[in-house]
Amino acid sequence: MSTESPATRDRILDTAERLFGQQGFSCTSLRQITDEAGVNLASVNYHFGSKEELYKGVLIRRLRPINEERIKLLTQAEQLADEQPVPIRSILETFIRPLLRHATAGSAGGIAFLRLISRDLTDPQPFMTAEMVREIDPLIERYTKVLTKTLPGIPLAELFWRMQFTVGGILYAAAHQRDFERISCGLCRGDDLEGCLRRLIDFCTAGLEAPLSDFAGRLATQSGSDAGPVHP
Amino acid sequence: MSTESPATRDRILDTAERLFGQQGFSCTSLRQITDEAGVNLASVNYHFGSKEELYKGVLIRRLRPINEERIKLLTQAEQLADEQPVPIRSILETFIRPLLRHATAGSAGGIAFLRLISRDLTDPQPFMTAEMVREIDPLIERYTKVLTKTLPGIPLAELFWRMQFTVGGILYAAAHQRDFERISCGLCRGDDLEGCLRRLIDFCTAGLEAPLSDFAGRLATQSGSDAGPVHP
DNA sequence: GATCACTTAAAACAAACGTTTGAATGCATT
DNA sequence: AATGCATTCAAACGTTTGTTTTAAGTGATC
Repeated sequence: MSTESPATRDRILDTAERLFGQQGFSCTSLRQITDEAGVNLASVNYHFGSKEELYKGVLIRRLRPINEERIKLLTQAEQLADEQPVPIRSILETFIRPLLRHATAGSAGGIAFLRLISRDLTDPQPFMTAEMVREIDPLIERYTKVLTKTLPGIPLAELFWRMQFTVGGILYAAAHQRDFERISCGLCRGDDLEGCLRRLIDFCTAGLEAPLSDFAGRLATQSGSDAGPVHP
Repeated sequence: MSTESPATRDRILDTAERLFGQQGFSCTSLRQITDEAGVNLASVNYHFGSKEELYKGVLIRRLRPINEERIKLLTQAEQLADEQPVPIRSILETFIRPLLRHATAGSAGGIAFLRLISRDLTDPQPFMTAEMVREIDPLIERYTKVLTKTLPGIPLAELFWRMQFTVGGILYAAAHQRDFERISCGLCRGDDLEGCLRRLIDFCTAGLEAPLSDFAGRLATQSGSDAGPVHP
């Protein structure tokens, strides 16, 4: 059983990943996928059952190894820290690097996957959320715990917010990396993975360990330009 | 001319905003919009010409006043600073507050609009990008200039990246504000606009003015836990 | 009261969608 | 050579989609 005819199945997965990433789930038709993959229309339903199951397959195929590597790296970092708090930079790197690495390695659909995962988290497909929560919830728990230890001064609620901002920045950057080149008039290279990683870590580290502001009415009106720490 | 029968047109706009925000452009059918709005199906094409034009109308209706207010507040902040650099916190507030304010004021579709704009920037509709670029490009230019003056130590390319991270964090937070309550087990309130604004500003301020890291090979391998500034 | 522009109404249009069907194909095992 | 099984294929299914058409209604102006 399952000797060797994954050619069709894999071609479908690769093509679907690319097209779902470029156009989204509902804007991509099975006919377009099968045409570009060079396979028969019915083979999707044969191998995956439905379009939605195909979508799940595409997402899980990449997401699971990414999250497994995150946990692995985080565990390593904790062991290396030896009961001491793990530096934020290390925590962030265990979170971001597997995403960027897996997504850009392997078949050409990698960069498309970044858009896909970004899209699905920004705008979840109803039939996907259950699967997604099951995949991500353990991660949230682990990262919350290790971050709490590293940032004991930040209240938990505050930390949750900042983790969300972090994820938002990461996803947006990952999905639009290629576009930055146009927006910045060539200043930002679209394929500079290490550069993107470093900048994300710089930015999010500062954001996560930012001092709590005393917000005594400063934001109450639209004046909002008095006080506040200014860079030197 | 144009005496008073905006009832149908406006009901379409409001309902479309809500449904586009909840389900996205392609998952929302005209029939669903017209049914829930209590108007005839053909009236959409009569008033707007096509589904795509309706979408543009929904987006522009909110986005234009938001961006006008951003420019207005930014100009005020510059005048108040009087040739001095405008504090980052003020810059950020001129950018974020109009979005959150307009989006949650007025008709109930406000919160849906946040999801809508977030979705369209994360995952642009092809027919919309031209309109969007025209709407946003002047903003990028203005904010780039004022940020460059406030953060002279940050290279322009670095600044572009950080602006993207900022936008990503803002959009993600705006779109998921309501979900945070569930994720954080009630710790984060979904309707706390001022709180969200303050936290966003705290986070992004720190990120924007973060010191440049010396990245001498630190990120080359997956070890990645040596060196790096740790919080005190 | 007739004329006009504007708006709504119901019905039909062709096109595209995801899915299903049943026959044809290839290939290992009997 | 014949059987059994997994896979591929072309064709068709019933819906739903955005859009168009044609007719009916509405209210101000002459």
